[in-house]
Amino acid sequence: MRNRPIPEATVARLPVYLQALLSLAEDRRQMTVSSEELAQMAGVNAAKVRKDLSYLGSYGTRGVGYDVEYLLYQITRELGLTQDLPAAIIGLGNLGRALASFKGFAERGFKIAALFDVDDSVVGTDVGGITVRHLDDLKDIVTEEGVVIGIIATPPTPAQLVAERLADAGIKSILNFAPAVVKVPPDVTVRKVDLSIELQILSFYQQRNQAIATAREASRRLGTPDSSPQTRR
Amino acid sequence: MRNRPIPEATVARLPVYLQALLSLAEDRRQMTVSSEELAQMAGVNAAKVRKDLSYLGSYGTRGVGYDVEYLLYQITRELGLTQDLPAAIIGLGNLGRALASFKGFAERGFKIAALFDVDDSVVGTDVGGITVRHLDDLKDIVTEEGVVIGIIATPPTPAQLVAERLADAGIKSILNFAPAVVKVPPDVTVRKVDLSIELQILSFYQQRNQAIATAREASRRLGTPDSSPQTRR
DNA sequence: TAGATTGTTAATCGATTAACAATC
DNA sequence: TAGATTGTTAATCGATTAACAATC
Repeated sequence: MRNRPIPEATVARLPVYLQALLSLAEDRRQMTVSSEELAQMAGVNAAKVRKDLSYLGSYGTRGVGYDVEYLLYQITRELGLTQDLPAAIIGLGNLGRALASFKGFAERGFKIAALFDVDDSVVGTDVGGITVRHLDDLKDIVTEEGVVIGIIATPPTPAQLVAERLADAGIKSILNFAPAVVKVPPDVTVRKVDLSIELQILSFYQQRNQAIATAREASRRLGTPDSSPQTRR
Repeated sequence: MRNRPIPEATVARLPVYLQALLSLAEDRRQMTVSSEELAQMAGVNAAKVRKDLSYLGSYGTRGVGYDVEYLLYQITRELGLTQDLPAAIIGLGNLGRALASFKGFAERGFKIAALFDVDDSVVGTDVGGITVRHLDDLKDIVTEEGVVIGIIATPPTPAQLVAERLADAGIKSILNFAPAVVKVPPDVTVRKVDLSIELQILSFYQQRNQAIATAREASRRLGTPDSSPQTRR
């Protein structure tokens, strides 16, 4: 039953399963894992795990579970992590520098192949062993280095321009750290990572939780008026 | 029509509208904005904007649009950004330091109130003007400083322990940057930000786009076999 | 009044979940 | 064979979207 396109929600969870499987594979005791165990580790329910994995194929064994190594391989393959994807970072402020010197890329199927900025005091300098190039050279270097992923780490204003340059250079996958929405052609995929947005969403739930706790406290002091209306006499 | 709980998907978009409205408010030319304009800026469609905003109340004017300042205020209030929320960062490696020195918190309704680590060579040092405290002092300092948001910036292994300490200290909102799933009591909200996961999702779509492009190219060269099966003779 | 645009309805779509037959 | 666990079905739920009456 392959060839149904894998749902977006499933794709977003595959890396989480991968993370869990990697930690299982590390302590080589457990060769097999059930959907229930994997669900526990990934923080979802078992039905979801089975449904998600069924989109990849029938890689489990009834009565037994999933072979850890085999499933690991299948998810890795499905995610396209079997070769290192060359990525470029544009914008070398605090965040860009942090990303450029992040060692975890290689372990996860990525390699920083090029760095770009427009600031003359940054262009030509070395960051984490790579020379920063001028944004104007983007297209040439993307072609030379076979870059397929663009990471925007600029301030919000230039983000749109950078996205256009990336699209023009043939990049189809963009990770956008700039606090701005960028518009790209329909064949380009953009994922946005925005600290402010995450914090603001958290703030909303913080406020909601607070309100619930306050209401519960109030109803406790009044003797749960919802269920026993006689408290209001 | 208030008091329906606001859907999660809507909550996740409110900060994006906020971002757009802030940029409109800046150049004080446009006092009013239509759902269509706001949709353009936020990268969604107009129906979604109107539906989302309708959960907050009826703050628009038919035939006119939404008053920028007023809507800005209402979203800010809904997200609970009217007071600065005190946040604590746990783990002062590369990422923790980058977050601690990030100047954008204050502008966005947050304030870094405390920093924690367990490494003796880090505890006691000053990072961005705040003295790093030992994780064991978490509960006391959270109470003292009124911290309501915990930001986990540790390696994966200690992340679960830190989450438990945070929950124990009464924190109900956690932003998790560690590449690990943390389990918390049901009244605690966790949001996960994981660079590897984002990159891996991007890798999947990269691979899919590649496959589509290759297929298109092949069918172009063969004269679109799907629509004209006579190419296979 | 005519034109514009909201707020809401209802249809559609996609994701989640429980349940269970298949099968190791 | 009995017990365990997958893969899949079908019901349910939540999110998206088009359409349009309400109304500025």
